[in-house]
Amino acid sequence: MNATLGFRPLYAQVKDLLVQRLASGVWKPGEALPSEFSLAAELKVSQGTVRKALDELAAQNLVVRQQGKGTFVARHTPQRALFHFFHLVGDDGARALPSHRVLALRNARATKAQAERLKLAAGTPVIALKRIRLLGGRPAIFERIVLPGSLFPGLVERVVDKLPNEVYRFYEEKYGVTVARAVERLKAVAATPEEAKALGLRAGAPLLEIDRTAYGLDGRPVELRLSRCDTARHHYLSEIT
Amino acid sequence: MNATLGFRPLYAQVKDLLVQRLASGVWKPGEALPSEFSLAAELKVSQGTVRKALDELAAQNLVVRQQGKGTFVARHTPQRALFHFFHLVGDDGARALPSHRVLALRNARATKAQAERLKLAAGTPVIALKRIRLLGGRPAIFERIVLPGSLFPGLVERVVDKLPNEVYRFYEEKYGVTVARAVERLKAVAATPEEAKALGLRAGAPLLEIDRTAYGLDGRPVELRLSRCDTARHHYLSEIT
DNA sequence: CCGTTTATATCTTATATAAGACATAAGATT
DNA sequence: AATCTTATGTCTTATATAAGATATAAACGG
Repeated sequence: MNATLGFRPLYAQVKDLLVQRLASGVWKPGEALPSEFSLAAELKVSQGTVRKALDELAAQNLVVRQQGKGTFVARHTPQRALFHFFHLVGDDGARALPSHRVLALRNARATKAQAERLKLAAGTPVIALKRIRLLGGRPAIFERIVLPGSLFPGLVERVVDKLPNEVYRFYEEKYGVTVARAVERLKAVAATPEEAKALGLRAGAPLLEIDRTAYGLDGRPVELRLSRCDTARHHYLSEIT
Repeated sequence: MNATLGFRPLYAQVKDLLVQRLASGVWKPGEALPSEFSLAAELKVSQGTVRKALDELAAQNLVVRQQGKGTFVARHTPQRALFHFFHLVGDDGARALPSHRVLALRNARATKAQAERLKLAAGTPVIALKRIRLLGGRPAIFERIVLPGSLFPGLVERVVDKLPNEVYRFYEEKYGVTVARAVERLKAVAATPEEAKALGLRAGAPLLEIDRTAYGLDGRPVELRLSRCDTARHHYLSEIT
């Protein structure tokens, strides 16, 4: 009967609505959502339908569920950063978040390529960060980050040079920008003289380049990140299931 | 009441049983499983419980479900190989499975490191394959594969040198070995003279090394694979959700 | 009387079951 | 041969019960 192309099952509609609310900040990271029953009552569907929607959100790591306590908006905890968004692991299997040293943080304007990837007009204000990340005290990653200026107003002036190490948590707490998903493109490249010097390598040494585009809850790109990694003592871990 | 530590919910027990049957080859790749109702009747649980187990198996890509048709054991189709187990993508976004040229295929004995990763005793018979893979007609990957001899009896003698390109489908169809999961460790390395020559590069050129361990349905390692990739025109795609 | 412990009520999500809707394919009917 | 019917799958939704978490109040010991 429903020949409408736009038809979606009830639970999917509920899920869409919840994602929309998450994206618009109705519930903030760490907060509890209303219970299954109250959501069901509000949306005039059964509790089981709400549950199926919530289960899918939990599978996508947008919410965290805990029996007896409630359903909570997922936060960028160190744990999550480590296991979900940071794939560089020591060759002995040890995982640790790197510390960092900021080289530059300034306002700039999007290049054509950057604008295209961030879905902005060329020349739009952006924020550019250049930093070195250290693993086990050793410089291991040379990293360049580009953010849309509109999403992070006054960031450069605000942080001066005390930018925290875990920037995703910073985005979330200070600007309400939640990184929900990312795509990484990996290549092997030769270190430039600048990178080689910063990482204590010879120019031309092989580096692992990770070119990441991160997306927010609403699906729009919120960060570009180019990481050039010394993989002498570490590797990028990818699990295929 | 169930203070037994080993307690698992009913649907999880059903799932375990089904995985066990899949691993033991009760249902072969491509075949249909019994319907939800008949499984429920056999196992003395409700259809919904069977469904939850099957849904999780589908989420793990072990089975494929199709409304109105049935539930089928997942197969290593070219599509699956391409989107699931082959992460090298053209810089323009084009995906294509490489062709290959076999350099060597022979019986050998496991080194200590290989034996450890394959959970074998050192010196156990293994099969070693060396090949070049071509993307868009160009040599792009230099690859070494090691297999436990016990799982692939007579492979070297059998295939002579007509080994098919998609080896996972070959493992599955000829030896009943299904690759269900894999772990990849990526590094940037410098090309050895042998690799450089084979790939048409200068020695020392940066290559992306993919060190894969593949696991079967029963969770035991079934393949080691070291791929050294020229990423001048391609990249490794990793999606973080 | 005060502080600690122990029930208990009530909230939450997790699990199990069932019924109707929808999709597909094959056989019967025209 | 084309259409309709029916059998048999999974999908969707709903409901009931179990189990975990927590706050409150009663019971208890000092």
